[in-house]
Amino acid sequence: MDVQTIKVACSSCNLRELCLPMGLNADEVEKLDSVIANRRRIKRGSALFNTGDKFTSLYAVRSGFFKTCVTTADGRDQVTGFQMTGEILGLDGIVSDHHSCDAIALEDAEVCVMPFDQIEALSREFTTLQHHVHKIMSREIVRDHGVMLLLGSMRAEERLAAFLLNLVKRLHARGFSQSELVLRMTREEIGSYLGMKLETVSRTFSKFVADDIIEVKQRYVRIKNT
Amino acid sequence: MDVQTIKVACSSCNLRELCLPMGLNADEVEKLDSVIANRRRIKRGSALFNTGDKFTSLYAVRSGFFKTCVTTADGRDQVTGFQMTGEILGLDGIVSDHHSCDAIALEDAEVCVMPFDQIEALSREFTTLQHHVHKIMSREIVRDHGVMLLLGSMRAEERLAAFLLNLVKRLHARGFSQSELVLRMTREEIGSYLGMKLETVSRTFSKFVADDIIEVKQRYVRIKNT
DNA sequence: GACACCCTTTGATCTTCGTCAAGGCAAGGT
DNA sequence: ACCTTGCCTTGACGAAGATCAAAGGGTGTC
Repeated sequence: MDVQTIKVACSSCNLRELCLPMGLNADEVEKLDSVIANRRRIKRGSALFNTGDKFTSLYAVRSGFFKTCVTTADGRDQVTGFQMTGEILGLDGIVSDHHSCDAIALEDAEVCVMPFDQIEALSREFTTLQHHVHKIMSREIVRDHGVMLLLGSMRAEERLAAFLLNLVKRLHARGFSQSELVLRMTREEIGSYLGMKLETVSRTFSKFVADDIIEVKQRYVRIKNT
Repeated sequence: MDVQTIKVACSSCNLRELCLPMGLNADEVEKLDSVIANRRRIKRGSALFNTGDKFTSLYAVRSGFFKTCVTTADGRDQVTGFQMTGEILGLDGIVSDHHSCDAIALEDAEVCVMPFDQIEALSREFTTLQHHVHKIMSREIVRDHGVMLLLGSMRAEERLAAFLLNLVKRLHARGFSQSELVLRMTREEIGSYLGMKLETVSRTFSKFVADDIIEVKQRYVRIKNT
């Protein structure tokens, strides 16, 4: 049993400044409450949705950590992103009414389920919400362009450094340290995201340690001299 | 003088099945006409917009061919996409009100200028248009994920092959041959998009010719045995 | 507490692609 | 017709990262 529904309200959620309600006034957030039908729990390792699943809703990560990945016909796959609290999953499904990637929980997680037709209805009513939805999609596009830049023109060390700095920045925005983090993903998943093999990821970590740039103990990483 | 305004109407445009009006009924398309304020001509080599420019409008390519590219602080850049007739440019600008990439015409081009606030206003009125705008953004996200897959997990030959097949497919949807094409971009631009050096692009073309998979004469390419 | 499993590290070797360099082809201007 | 310019091709060499292989370390389970 990895699905559980709990009644939930944006208005009392401590993530509302990071999440969909960002920038909405109290009145609008209250309306949004009625859209966020419920929450859903996802166990570590299982999927929020898979490629081919019917698209119905966007999901806001309430707790936990996800990866999204696409798969080729011949079985190779590519991690396209890691999502943490407050971030939105499922935008890939809008275009064809079916999801085009898998969203896998990297640790036990909870998401708010936001039926997309209701989001659309409500955003016809509230300009603020409409614009915010557009911004969220645009942000994803810009983020993706950044990943392309990383994959297309950086070397292994630069990729891993950019990755770590990005992660720590996002964690810091959520109240965590700006120099320490605990990775929720394996070296292989990092490698897939960064377009390199797990051995190369490991070696690059080791090199950073040798250069005294970071401290690493398994999944724990501390960035020095920030 | 690379800017010129011409009154224009979607309703009489032969691209409307590929472009923003796709799926709208006659009534809705007529409304859309009032939004498409004007067209703008862009000379080969010049920019429709640059990184940092204020975002005001989306652009639909009416004729010609564009590339979009992002640039790092240290001057390296990465082509993030090529856009042909009917495709939409400018989605990157929504999130921050400023463009985050350059859009450069690879040949003399013409675009329809669609002020975004008017698009938003109209899509609050027409569910069809609203949903269509969402689809366009979602499509871009899915496309970007495909590029990540390509950059992260394919080898040079696979990348170039995927690139050529994608181009020819899009051209075919516009009524061109499904086996012949004329490239509008240099080897270097292809390389930037595919995360490889121009010499590697050239060598890979040569290898495909040696393997009798394609015929190449400068920018002209014919794909054999399709 | 012991075992099993998965993840990670590290070494040795090989492959792919990048780099550097030279030359050729096509288009356009003088 | 010649020269310039930009783009493309090809070769030789080198470096970055992939692959193959082995072993060590944590974590969870029984």
